[in-house]
Amino acid sequence: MQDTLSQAFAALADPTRRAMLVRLSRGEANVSDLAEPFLKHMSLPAITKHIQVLEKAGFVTKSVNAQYRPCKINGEAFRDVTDWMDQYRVFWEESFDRLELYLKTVSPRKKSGNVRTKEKSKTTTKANTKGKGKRNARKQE
Amino acid sequence: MQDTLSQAFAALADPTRRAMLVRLSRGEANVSDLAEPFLKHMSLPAITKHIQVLEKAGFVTKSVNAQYRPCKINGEAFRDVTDWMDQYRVFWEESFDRLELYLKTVSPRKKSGNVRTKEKSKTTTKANTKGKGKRNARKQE
DNA sequence: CCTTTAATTAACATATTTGTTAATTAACCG
DNA sequence: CGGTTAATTAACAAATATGTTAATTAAAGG
Repeated sequence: MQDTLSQAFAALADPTRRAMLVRLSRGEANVSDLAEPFLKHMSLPAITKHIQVLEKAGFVTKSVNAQYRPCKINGEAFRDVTDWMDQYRVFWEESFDRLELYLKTVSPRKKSGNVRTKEKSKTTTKANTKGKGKRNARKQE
Repeated sequence: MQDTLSQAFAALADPTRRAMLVRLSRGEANVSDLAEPFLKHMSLPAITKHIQVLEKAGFVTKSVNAQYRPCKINGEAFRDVTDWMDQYRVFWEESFDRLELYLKTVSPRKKSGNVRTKEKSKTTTKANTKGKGKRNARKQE
């Protein structure tokens, strides 16, 4: 694993680390705070390693406060990943739009004639994300 | 690696596989088409395995056409990943807003008094994403 | 000072990933 | 039919990831 993006995705490919990020998104936390939910299942050194993976991927920064190591989420790091993902947004929105189109043929409401241009797909995108967004319940860990 | 999301992230944590998805986002392709850019660096069985990883993660579907195996990108699969990422969007947009705020203090244009409420951050968010979006050039592979 | 608390490092075991080469399957085509 | 093309499977090697326990560092604090 060399490139930044691969490192980022790899860091996210672990439920423990993702849970840590969820925790950190609610505020700073020491290593032991982050460890707490997992100590029944794994050792502290394992936790340390997970945090190090997140650090190397840039998602987390760690500082020093006496014997504590407060960890903070680093928003910047998510941007590269999100930007990469964004180029595929059109694909799953496309399939959603197809469903939407189909539903219109079943119970029509307005005129349909929406043949899906690059323009249209881009602009509907945001509306879907915010508006109908979270269409199907997901645990979101 | 068991859970779907981990499988998805892990699948994306490899530049070869990401390049394949980029290729597939431009249209269907046989295994040998997908292999072509990499055959100098790796063997065909390696390619097959990469595609299998993408398949198991749901990003790609493969069908049968004579001795060919046309591969297609599956937009749906990106939704889970994007949805998960979305909960962190606010973090990198927040840091962007902070920069924006700072820039205003350097060369003021309007009144500033914007102390960053959850509300404000949400609404500026989309504008940033689309408007100033792709602020810094990125290779986007 | 000595013990406790917080966290890391070292050394190691095991599992998974990623790649290789050789063999195999299966359809096409002359 | 027999050879070629497309792709996969098998068997294996090496690298990386993930976890363990034991030892270590370092600050806090009675």
